[in-house]
Amino acid sequence: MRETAIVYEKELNPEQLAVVREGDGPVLVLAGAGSGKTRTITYRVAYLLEQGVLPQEILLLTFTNKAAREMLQRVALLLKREPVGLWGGTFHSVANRLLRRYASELGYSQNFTILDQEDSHLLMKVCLKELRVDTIARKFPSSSTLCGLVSYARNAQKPLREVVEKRYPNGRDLVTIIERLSETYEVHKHQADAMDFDDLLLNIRTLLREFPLVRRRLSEQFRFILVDEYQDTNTIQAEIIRLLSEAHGNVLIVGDDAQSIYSFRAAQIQNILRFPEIYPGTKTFRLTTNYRSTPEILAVANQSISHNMDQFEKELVAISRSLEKPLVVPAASGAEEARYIATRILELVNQGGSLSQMAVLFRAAFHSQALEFELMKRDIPYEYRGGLKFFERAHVKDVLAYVRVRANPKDEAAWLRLLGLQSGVGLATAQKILQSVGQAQTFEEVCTLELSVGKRAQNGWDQLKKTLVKLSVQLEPADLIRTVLTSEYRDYLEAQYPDFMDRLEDVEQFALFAEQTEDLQTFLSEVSLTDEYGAARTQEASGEDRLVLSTIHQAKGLEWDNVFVMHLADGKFPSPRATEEDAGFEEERRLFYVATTRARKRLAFTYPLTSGYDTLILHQPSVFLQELPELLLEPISLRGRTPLASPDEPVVVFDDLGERVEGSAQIGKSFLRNVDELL
DNA sequence: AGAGTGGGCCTTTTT
DNA sequence: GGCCCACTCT
Repeated sequence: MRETAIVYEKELNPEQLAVVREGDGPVLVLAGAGSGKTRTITYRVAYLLEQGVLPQEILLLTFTNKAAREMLQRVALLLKREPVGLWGGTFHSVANRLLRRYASELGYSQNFTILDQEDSHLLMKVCLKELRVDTIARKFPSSSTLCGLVSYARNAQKPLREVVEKRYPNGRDLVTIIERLSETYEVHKHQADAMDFDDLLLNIRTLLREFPLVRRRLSEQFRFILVDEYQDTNTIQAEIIRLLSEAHGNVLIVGDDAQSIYSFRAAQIQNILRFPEIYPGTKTFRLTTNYRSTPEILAVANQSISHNMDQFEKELVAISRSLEKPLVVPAASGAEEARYIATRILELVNQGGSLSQMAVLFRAAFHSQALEFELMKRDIPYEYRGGLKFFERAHVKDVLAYVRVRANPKDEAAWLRLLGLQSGVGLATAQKILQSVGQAQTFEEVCTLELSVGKRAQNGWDQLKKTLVKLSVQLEPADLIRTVLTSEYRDYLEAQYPDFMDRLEDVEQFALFAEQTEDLQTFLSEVSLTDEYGAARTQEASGEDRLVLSTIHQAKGLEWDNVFVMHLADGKFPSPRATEEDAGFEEERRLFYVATTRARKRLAFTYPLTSGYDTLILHQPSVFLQELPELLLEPISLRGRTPLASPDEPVVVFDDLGERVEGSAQIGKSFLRNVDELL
């Protein structure tokens, strides 16, 4: 241990040092953006280990796999050895590990399946059929809307009725049937020996609540609990922490209420705001020195967030030197906005900047479309975060479905997917087949099933069965995947997709990934709970310098030298749908804050003045730009003149009839040419 | 009745 | 690009 010799006083500032040294008991660390939050946690973990705490006594909870990996890596770097045995991961992945141990107590097998969102939707569809809900006569919420409502109710621990009334007012008189759907959905999950993401959290809480011995054992094991991004915890997660810390109260939470952006999945900002009340004797520390951004960028962030009422007062102090004010760039259209960003990026590259040190952030995933066109046109390599993840791509999930039924023949969602792939088999036939499949106890039994289905479906089922028989003699994930690759599924892929070579390649990659794990169960858990594989793979494969495109949500915790925040127009950001929610507006502002504080050196806000296809919509700049003092920003005109639409001036234009139009009015398309004159 | 197909529609954020 | 719907075909 001596050769590691971490000199804490030298490597940490006094604020951080205090947390590391005095972090026993309940501790609240309010860590502003870029204040060395990760650094502080990792040093705290290293410190504990140096003090003789065993790795398996430390539980480190994060929200993303990325954050977990990064922290563990940094701890390893500090200590110059792997902290083997340390429990680190997302709430969901840690819950999964524990539940595998105790599944039988809760009425699941140790092999329970984890359902992702798509699986949940599929099951919900079946429930709709089963209850013969007439989805056509009256417009009924879609299965994904239903899943959203059910999930929110469970995470927020509110009655479903209340949630439906609030978030889906049209469905008020449908409450009873929605409640029945929710119950049916639960039944299906149980029969399938499956848990969805919410079940992982709810079940671990049940385990801790109702099994005092288990609670005691775990609480005594995890003597030191550290939680990152605590502002994003929901009621259930907060309770899990409380139960786990029962024996000792050593809970160190780190968070920034200004960056709480997950209320849509029932995060409770009150968890962090009221932490000191719930844990008497809480020591509170504040990290307010910002090591990331220039004073100009921080000035904007501080100004913006000060408009929020519900928060701990704080102001970030910059230590970087002055550079330049954030730019505000209005563009005539989404296409011009994209052109500007691409051009500016090339300029920065010419000045020696590297693409991987640049990011374009946006509110909603689909906002990036126009930009992607432009980037492709100009051969600017980019990496898209926030789209479909590797494990969510259709073909990967198809192949996975074969593997899943092999592991758990009761996995209804996987069966539905597989059967649906066969030509001649739709939801109705699939359900019929499932009735027989459901009788089987083992996978081998399924393979011997003699089924007579409809004439058209017969061939599909026979084909599938052949493959199932082949799979039945194998157990290793990679073998299973390669077997599928030589089955009727390959023909399906080839027939279905023009780009089937790429997709085959993906599946081959998938098999390579699977080779790392021999145990089927571990493999499936990893696939369900890991997000990163795709991104990691593309970077690894090319080693190429790539621009990053990301939703703001996914950018949290990351930083770049140059950041562009696009689509900062009224009606797009803040998202109109979000501002309908109770505290939605302030949360949108926090999102803006998160975006702003990602930038180290240069920041640009861009927005289109118009959008739409058949009708043209005029946009004001986003409120979040308008409410900032003019002198904090540098307006840029794409026409070499001061733009009419500087942030504090309304857009003033005239429509076809010469009528004056202000703000986000809709006007006819013939107006397009005039917009150009505006700039 | 149920499967398949073509076209019109919209798109918040995620483990 | 994905999802749902309406229409057509078996």
